[in-house]
Order: sequence, then structure tokens, then C-alpha cells
Amino acid sequence: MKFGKRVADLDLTPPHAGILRAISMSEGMSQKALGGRLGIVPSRLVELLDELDQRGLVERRDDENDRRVYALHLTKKGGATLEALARVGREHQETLLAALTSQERELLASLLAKVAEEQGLTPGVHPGYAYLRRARRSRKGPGAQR
Amino acid sequence: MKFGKRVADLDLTPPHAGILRAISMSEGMSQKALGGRLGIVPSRLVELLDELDQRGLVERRDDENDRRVYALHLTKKGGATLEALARVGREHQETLLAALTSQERELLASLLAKVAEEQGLTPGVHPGYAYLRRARRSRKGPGAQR
DNA sequence: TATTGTTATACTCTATAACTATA
DNA sequence: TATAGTTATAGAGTATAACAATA
Repeated sequence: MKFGKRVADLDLTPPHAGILRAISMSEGMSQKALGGRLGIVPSRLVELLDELDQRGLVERRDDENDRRVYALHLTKKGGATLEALARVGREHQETLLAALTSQERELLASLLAKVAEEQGLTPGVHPGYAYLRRARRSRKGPGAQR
Repeated sequence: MKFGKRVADLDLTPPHAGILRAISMSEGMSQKALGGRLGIVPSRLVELLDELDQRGLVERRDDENDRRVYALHLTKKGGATLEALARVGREHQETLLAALTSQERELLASLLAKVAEEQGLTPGVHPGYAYLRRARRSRKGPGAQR
């Protein structure tokens, strides 16, 4: 996962990157709304936001109308990090698609966009957030030490 | 992960599917060789093979020349399961690519093949086997219960 | 002493459920 | 009683390291 490596240089993980981007697109949204949009369960979102908060990238401001909710905002540093992430994304894409001409890249993008749309994916939202519980594997058995 | 769901109907996971296919392509190979080819560490391979062995899909036969190694073989049932997996793969692909004409599918495949080759991927080997340790995230902080 | 495979153990990621504060 | 967010806990997947048998 080359992209993850690049993001790690910013002391973040790919899930963090998606959250920063989502917040920047709708500043002030609640955790509930953010989690709903990305498909992250509340408990997981809390931890990811804690980490972003801790790094000074995101602020949880009190909502005056409803004291149960936080209004999520990017800090100045958060905005700068988002720009750095955009650079990282461009670099990653350049490396990944090095084998293709720019015409081929556009073609690939349009084919994939068709597929994504037909599959009902939301643009800008990585489907990996919505985790699907795998089937339970039964365990152990043979293979004793000879 | 729709493919994983389909594979789960056969009481397997995607990693199992790749192993069955790899064994069928070189019957009799050792665990070391298999793990090397797919990029699976020995301890993980043992468990995955235990599960396949237990389901009667794979046999670990003693190698006569070197009693430390096992020669891996598909059982008859393993061969049948591999065919079922091929069907599953075709169904999955059909669903995934429903938005594309067959010409577009070929085009997509050729673009992706170019990218994969340039990236040094081995045909037939899912890159997900080679796990990359993520950067350690520092933990916890704000967000105390109000 | 080196190699093949196994076991023991630890760590990461993610989910479910119980809980607190507020509505 | 219902909702937003948090904490506690558990489970799945994978890795590292110590180990046994054989070379």
C-alpha cells in the first residue's frame, strides 16, 4: 500500500485523510453526520477524530443549539495538511499510472467512473470505510509437529 | 467486499481461494515455495492450509527426498471447489462490470494490465497477501465525556 | 549449523454493546 | 424515551519470535 506509506509521512493513516477531506467539504457538520456520510460507526469515528484533534488538525466546537453535538471544523494546520495530502495524492497517482499516457489515464478514469456509478458508490467516499464482517472461519485441526 | 461474500458461501475466504489456485498451478510444491510465491509468511500459511486441509480440499503429502517438507496437492474435492470458485469469480466480474460493454471491458483490462506490469505485480498473485505494517498511530487525548 | 514447518504471542483494526449527558 | 457521543470489550487478521524435527 504505497499510498498509506506516503500518508504515514504526515503522521496519518488513509482513514484520517478521508475524514479531513469530508470535513473540509462541509465544515461544521456533526460526528453523526460525518459518520453517516462516510459509513463509519460512531465508536470508530471517535478514535479517529481524537487523533486528528490531538494533532491540532480538527476542532470539536460546541454546538449552541444542541449541547449534545459537536460542530467539526478544520484548523489552519488542518487545512495545510489537507493541501499536503492533495500533493501526496498527486504524487501517488503519478507513480501508479506511470505506464499510461495522459489520454489513457482519462480513458481509465472514465471507465472506472462508469463502474463506480453503476455500483452506487458515492463520489469522494472510499468504500473501504464500510466494513463488512467476514464469515467466521472454523479453526485448527491437522498439521501436528512431526 | 462482494467477492468475499460470494466466497463465504463456499465456507472459504479470499486468501483460501488464491492458495487453491496457486497449488493447482504447481501441484506438489512445498509450503515454503507457496508462501514465497504468494508473499505469505510461514506462520500464516500454516493456519490457512490447516483450514483447507480440514475441509478436505488440500493434502499435505510427505516428501520422500526431504522429510522436513510437505508436498501440497489438491484433493478431488479441492479441484471441484476450485471450479466453483471460478464460477464465483465470473459471476462477481459480471456484476461488477455490468455498466461496461464487452469492448469496454477489454479496454479496461488492457489498461490495468499495463499498470500492473509496470508496478511489478505478478500475474495471478493478489498483492494483498504481502501485508505492509502501517505506521504506529499515537493514541487518545481529548474528547472527554461532557 | 541451516532449513522447513509449527506454536505461542502480540499488535492493529474494526465492531458491538453498555454507558453518560442532553434533548 | 430518544439521540449524540464516549468508553469498554471482543473478535478477526496478520505479524514476529521461539521452537522441534530434519538436513
